[in-house]
Amino acid sequence: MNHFYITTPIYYVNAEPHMGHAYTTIVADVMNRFHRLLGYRTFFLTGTDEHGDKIVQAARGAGMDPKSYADRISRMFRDTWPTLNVRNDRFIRTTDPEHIRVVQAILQHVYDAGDIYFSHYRGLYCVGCERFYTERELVDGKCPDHDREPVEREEANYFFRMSKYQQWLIDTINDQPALIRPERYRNEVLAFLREPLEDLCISRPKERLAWGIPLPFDDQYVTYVWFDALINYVSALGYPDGSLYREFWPAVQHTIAKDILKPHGIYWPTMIKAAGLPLFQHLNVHGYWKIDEGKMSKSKGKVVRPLDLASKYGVDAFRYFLLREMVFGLDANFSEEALVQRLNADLANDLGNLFSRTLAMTDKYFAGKVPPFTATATELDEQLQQQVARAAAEVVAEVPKFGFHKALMAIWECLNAANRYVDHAAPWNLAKHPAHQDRLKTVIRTLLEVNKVTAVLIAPFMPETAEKILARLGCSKPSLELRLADDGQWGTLEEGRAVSKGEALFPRIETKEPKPERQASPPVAQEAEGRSRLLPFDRFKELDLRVGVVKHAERIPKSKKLLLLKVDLGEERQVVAGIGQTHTPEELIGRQVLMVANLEPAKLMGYESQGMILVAEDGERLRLLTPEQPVKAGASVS
RNA sequence: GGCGGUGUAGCUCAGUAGGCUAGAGCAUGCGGCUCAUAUCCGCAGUGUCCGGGGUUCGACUCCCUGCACCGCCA
Repeated sequence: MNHFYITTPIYYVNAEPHMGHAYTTIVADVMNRFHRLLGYRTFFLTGTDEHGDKIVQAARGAGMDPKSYADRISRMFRDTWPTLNVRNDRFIRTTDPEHIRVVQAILQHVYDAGDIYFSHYRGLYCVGCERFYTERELVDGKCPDHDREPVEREEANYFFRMSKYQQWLIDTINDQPALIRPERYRNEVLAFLREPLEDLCISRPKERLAWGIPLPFDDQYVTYVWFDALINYVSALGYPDGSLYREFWPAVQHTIAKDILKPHGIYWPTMIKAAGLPLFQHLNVHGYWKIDEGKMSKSKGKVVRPLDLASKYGVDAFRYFLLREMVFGLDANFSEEALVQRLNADLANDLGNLFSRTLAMTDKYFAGKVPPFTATATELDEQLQQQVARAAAEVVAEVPKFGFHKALMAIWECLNAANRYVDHAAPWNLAKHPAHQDRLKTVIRTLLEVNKVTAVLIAPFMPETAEKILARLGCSKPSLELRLADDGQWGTLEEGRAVSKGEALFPRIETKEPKPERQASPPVAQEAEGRSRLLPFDRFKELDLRVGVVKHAERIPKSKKLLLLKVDLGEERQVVAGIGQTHTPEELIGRQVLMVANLEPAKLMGYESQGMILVAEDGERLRLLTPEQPVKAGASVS
């Protein structure tokens, strides 16, 4: 049986779970669920990283000891994942006794092999922080926390002979083009490696930092950061003798954000090599979410945190958004507005409505029972079935490469095709004539099958939704037990089985305030031959015409015709005017112009226009209207 | 200062391992259907594919260069 082992980084317990953590972990969950769907034996690991001076300080600040503090934050991470429908097999903590044992075993092994040595180094040390600073961390040569100059100090520490493995690593990355992916990050690592690699300091004296794992060969020192944290990937499997280790290593893929590329792309492989283990399969690196807080709703003056939106709009909608919106590897924008847009357009309108209309017709025409295929498949039917097969093939091709957005696009093309199919087959017409009963059965059955197969394809991304759909189609199954080879087969719905319509899968989120109702305009006399209408005087009086003075004018980038003006009408108005081909901004400033002052504001090229400048059209040319003598700004016109 | 990335439709972004009229979604306008969550289907658009040079029969795609923004390193 094929094996698949996926990891997230272990998260440092100096901060609460946020978007970045959530994305990495959800991605790993999707990969895990997808490989289970394909029938792999899988293992999914996440956890927390709990040693180091920052934790000691944070704990002190909270009036706690480091372990209690780490317990608390670690618990927050552990509790967050189930709420996002993440199903990890193991949650490791670097304070777990078996982790500590494995770290020490590997340190000893590497030490015995001669790749760890003892050495002195000099550096700038802040007595207040009890740590060394690099020059660039200092502000005006001073410690940023204590505002005092660090002292030069010498310290002895243990170093990992990383430089020894530089050429090996370069060769390995060159030999395995997809070892680090996407390619941009592979290139970045190779760029690092063009410079000589320094050895890695891996210890801290206990007198300075006691909150760590003691070195097995020197009890006056603890190991620092990397030999502690990175080793979790094997310690969680019970290295070296555990059955999980034998089963799942090296069928492992790591998932990280780009900020920890260097430790995972350089330190970790050289450590693995020094420890004598086989290398991981892939290091998968993703980008950042830029949070647009301007587009996050605010209630009670409090900014909504992205993770709160998972409970507000549903976990599956949240997961769908993250996976559909970000191209793995690139940065993406996150906002509540964009989430709601995806939810409405993709989930409510396309997916949810297709399911809803399918079940409604099954209800109406066949008393809610799955009908048989009774007519020979037409070209229309076959095309749709092929579209489903293509979607499945695309999902199988893309998800292993972390091409989630492409996989989802393929599924959605299939949903769109199904919606088109409904229109073309027009079941409501077939239902009118008994002669078309067989055809109607086949059409509805085809639609039910499409819903079923797409539900299975969606399961790794939106497990809850998949379960709901399948349950209502009468083939209920826990999402983790679905298998593409069986459950994803076409035509496997049970004939005569009752389906249940139920609530909407994704109710639309209403965002727009209802359009202001247009005043029903009173009938207006219309002259023959489409000439100007005659307007009652009352309506003319509704126009607020004024004289304005142009205070400022500039071209709107990327537009030939539009100028952005600031006009003094007694009050200042921003106006977008389409006179850029006949007038330059310079010649407009200071001019008096005639304006409609009570026009509904409109957005042009992204700029709000709060009025309209009047011009006379003389063929191609536009002439501004101006009072014969200057008048005061805002003077009314009648 | 060095390295890397990004710059494509009003907005958010795909895409092209060089080739006929450059794509999607949203937003906009018009039309159609009525099974459905006022949903769905069809049609209509708009782009100096950041600027400038070069290679080529041909560049949005390759090379050089400039600008803007972002990241990493020193």
